[in-house]
Parts: sequence; structure tokens; C-alpha cells
Amino acid sequence: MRPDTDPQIRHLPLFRDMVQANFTELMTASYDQIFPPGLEMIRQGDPADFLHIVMEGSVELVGQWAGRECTMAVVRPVSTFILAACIRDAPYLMTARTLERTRIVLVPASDLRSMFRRDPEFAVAVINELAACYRSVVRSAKSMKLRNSRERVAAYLLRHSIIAGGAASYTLAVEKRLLASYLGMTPENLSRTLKSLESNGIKIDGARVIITDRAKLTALVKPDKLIDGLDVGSTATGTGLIT
Amino acid sequence: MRPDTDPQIRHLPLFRDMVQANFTELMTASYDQIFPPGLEMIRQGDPADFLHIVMEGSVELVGQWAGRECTMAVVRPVSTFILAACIRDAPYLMTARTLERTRIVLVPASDLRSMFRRDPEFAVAVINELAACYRSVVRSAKSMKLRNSRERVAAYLLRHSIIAGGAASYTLAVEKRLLASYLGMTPENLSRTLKSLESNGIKIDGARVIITDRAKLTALVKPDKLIDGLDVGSTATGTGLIT
DNA sequence: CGCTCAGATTGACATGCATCAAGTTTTCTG
DNA sequence: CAGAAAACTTGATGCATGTCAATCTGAGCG
Repeated sequence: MRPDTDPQIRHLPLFRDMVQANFTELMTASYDQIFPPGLEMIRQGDPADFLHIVMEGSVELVGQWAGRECTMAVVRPVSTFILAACIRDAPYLMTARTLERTRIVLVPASDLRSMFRRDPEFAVAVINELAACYRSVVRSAKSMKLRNSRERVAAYLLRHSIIAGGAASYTLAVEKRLLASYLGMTPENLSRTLKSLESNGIKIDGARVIITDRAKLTALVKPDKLIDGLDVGSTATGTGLIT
Repeated sequence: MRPDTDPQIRHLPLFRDMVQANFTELMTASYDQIFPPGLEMIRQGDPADFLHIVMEGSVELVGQWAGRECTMAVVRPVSTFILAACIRDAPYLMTARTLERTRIVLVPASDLRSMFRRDPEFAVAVINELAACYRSVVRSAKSMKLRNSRERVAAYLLRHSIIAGGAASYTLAVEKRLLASYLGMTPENLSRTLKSLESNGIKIDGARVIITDRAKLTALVKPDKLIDGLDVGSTATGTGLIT
């Protein structure tokens, strides 16, 4: 694989504490690939052969059933996805497709599995990563079950304003139809909801989000550390169902 | 703690491969407690001081927000819950309350955290447990987002018939209002849905479920290994959001 | 620069699901 | 065993959300 990718990966919480020789060994066995936009790189149900690390671009993870599909997450650089499937040597639960031109480092799952048996520091890192991912999905599940679609939209918009550094205005990072799927609603319904949220302190202009009354928006969202928060010291990497 | 609880815990996948001395050490630091029915033993947001192991009885895990609440899982013997919070030394994401008289073994989280740094076999077991839990919640999230309430009810009933050994008739293990909350619907809606499912090969009489036409039911459910299945070699323990 | 096409919006409509309000049955408890 | 409380059911109603169809808009491309 390309040697210049090493340092970025090395700094990920997952790999940060490994013995250097072990890290080098993992990387030597890995592949560095570039995929075109819209490519389905993993189909759900496939055997989990590789841990994926997104270096550039972005990847959509979707769940499919009975001809329907929904976006579960969007993964951005630099982070890993589908760690759990690799560890359990089980089929991927989600389909992965690139949203744009994307560079991915592929780490063979078998090397991964043998490695955390040899490198205790790596094992601890895997434990922390999985625990964080697990908690992240639980938060997401709570949001889906406890909030209605209007509240989910508002929460999403407020959360991303905070991620954008508390800015009063920012640009949506994903297409609205993808966002709708992620939030568990139809594009039409999202469109209407966005408009109706103008009475709650948010204005939408195309992909631009303008927070006109943060207090009013916050009152609607009722942000909760146990749903919207991130664990302190969290890696913010892995499949934390970020979107 | 009670000495007779040891063997059952020892056989859990999480503890099975530990060095005996380490297991004994963990157990020595643990408490064996009995809680009355309906007791809130954990409130979401509390610091995660103990890994909980259900020995007898059953525990409901609920998420709460803005005065609403929903059942996320029911935990039955012998299995653990809230492992991830303990590992990350982070607040519990869910409230836990007993559904009946319940015996719980409490393992101090700090001992747990130091233990998987010392015992590599235990670390591997924790990794496997967390990965399984994570995948289980992802399945659950997929079910929530991809299926409508009618399909979720049907899937639940079919799945539990299979768990009951493929029996044509079995008894619901939980109250219907709890089941409704778990499936993300109101009790009224569940009641109506159950009745309407008679045209899909299922008959309900109180808490009794009778499968009258398995083929017809299966056609509606469209069971999918990536939603309804369990990982091969899965522990079926931990918080696999069983209910 | 204008064509094309995917995405976004809007309106009309249908329906799934929640809510409210009685009832009925079951379970608990003194 | 009787009374009360809780769970469950049933009906009437309304709102939220999905569906279908018709534009509108903007980005990409020849």
C-alpha cells in the first residue's frame, strides 16, 4: 500500500498504541485502493474479509430488506468501518457504497483477528472502539424510537451546527434524500418538515442551514447527552453512525 | 457473593476462558443481590459502576427522553448487561428495572477494566461479546427502519416460535404493553395488529400464540439472516436486545 | 450556452398509527 | 373471596407520514 497513508492510520485510536512492528505487519498485508463514485464495494451478506479504512472521500452504509433500503451511516476520513463483522468472521450486515471518489485501505480480517491475540495494547484498543460503536448505535436507536421525525430533523440540524463549531450557518454535508433515509423518513416529508421548522428558529436555503433562533431550536430538540452526546474521550472514529 | 452462583457465570462465554485465579478474583470483588419486582436499579445517566449479571428473574432496559420512554431490551438469565458502559467508564445509556423478583451479580467496573488488561483470554472474550452486541443492535435498528409495525410484529412472533423450538403454539414471555413499546408502537395498535394477523396465519388467545399457517406467516415476515438471524457461534448472552 | 437529468419541492390524496374514551378481562391484594 | 388496580380490547377520531404526480431547480456535460 501507499507509504504516505501510514501516519494517518497510525494516529487512529485503534492503532495508536500498537507495537510498531505489529502495525507495520498489518499495513504490509493491507491494500490501498481507489473506488469511483457510486460503487457498491460491499454487499450485505458478503463474508467479512477486510476491515475498511476510509482515507479520502466518503462511504454510505445502507441496510436492505425486501427491496427497501435505508441509510444507516456515512463514513468519512479518517475512520474505519465494519470492524465487528471482521472480528466475528461473520457476514457484513450492511451494504457499503461510495458517495464520491474514495480511497480505502483494506486490512485483511484474518490478520486483524490474529493480531489482537498477540498485541494486548491492540486488544484494548479494539475493546474501546467496539464499546464506543455499540453505544453510538444504542443512542441512534433511542433517537429513532423516542423522537418523531420532526424532532429528529431538528436534532440533526442542531447537532451539526455544533459540529460546525457552533456556527449560525453551515452547509449540509449530504444530499437531502440521503439525509431523509438516514432520519427514517421520505424526501418529501423531510422537505416539508424543513420548511415548517422555520417557526422553530431554523431557515433552509438549498443546502445552506441558517440558525435564526438557537434558543427556540434548542427548546424543540431538548438535547440529551445520552442521545446526542459523544462519549468523553471518544474516538469519533469507527462507525459511530455519523452522517 | 453466594458460592453456588460461580459455575453458571464461569460457563458464560465472557468468563469461560479466563485464568481461574483471575475469575476467582473478579467474583470475590462482586456482590450478589436480590431486587424486588418493579425496582429501578439503574437510572440512565448514572455512572457505570458495575457490570450486571442476571441470575434469576428478568430486567427491562428502557430509554427515556422528554418524559417518554421505550423498552430497548429484556435481559434474562444467565446473561450480562451494560458491559460497554463499564468498559468506557461512561454513564449508562439506559434505565434498568426489574420485571419480577430478580437476582443479580454485580461485578465492579474498575476490576473489570483492569482485568482485561491482565488476562488476554478475557480481553478476547470481551471483544467477541462487544462485537456480538454491536451487531445485534444494528440488526434491531435495521428492523425498526426497514419494516413497518405490522411486519415487526409478525417477525417477532415467528422468531419466538422458532426460539420455542419451532412449536406451533407458545406463550408470550412479556406483557403486551411492554412488547408494544419494544416494537415501537402503542398497545392499542399492537392489539389491533395482532387481531388482523389472523389472516396471515397467526391466532392470538390472550398470551397464547398459535401459528395456524406457517407458510403464510413466513411469506409476510420474509425472514432475513441479516436481521432476524443470530451470528453462528453467538453467545446469545449479553445485551443482544432479546425480548 | 443550452440540454439533460437527477434531485428537490409542492400539492392532492390515502393510510398507518396515535390519541382519547369507554368498556372488558385479568391479576393482584387485603 | 371480594374489591381494586392494572392490563387489554374496542371504537371513534385526528394527525403524521407515505404515496403519487407534477413541476421546479441546479449541476454536469456536450
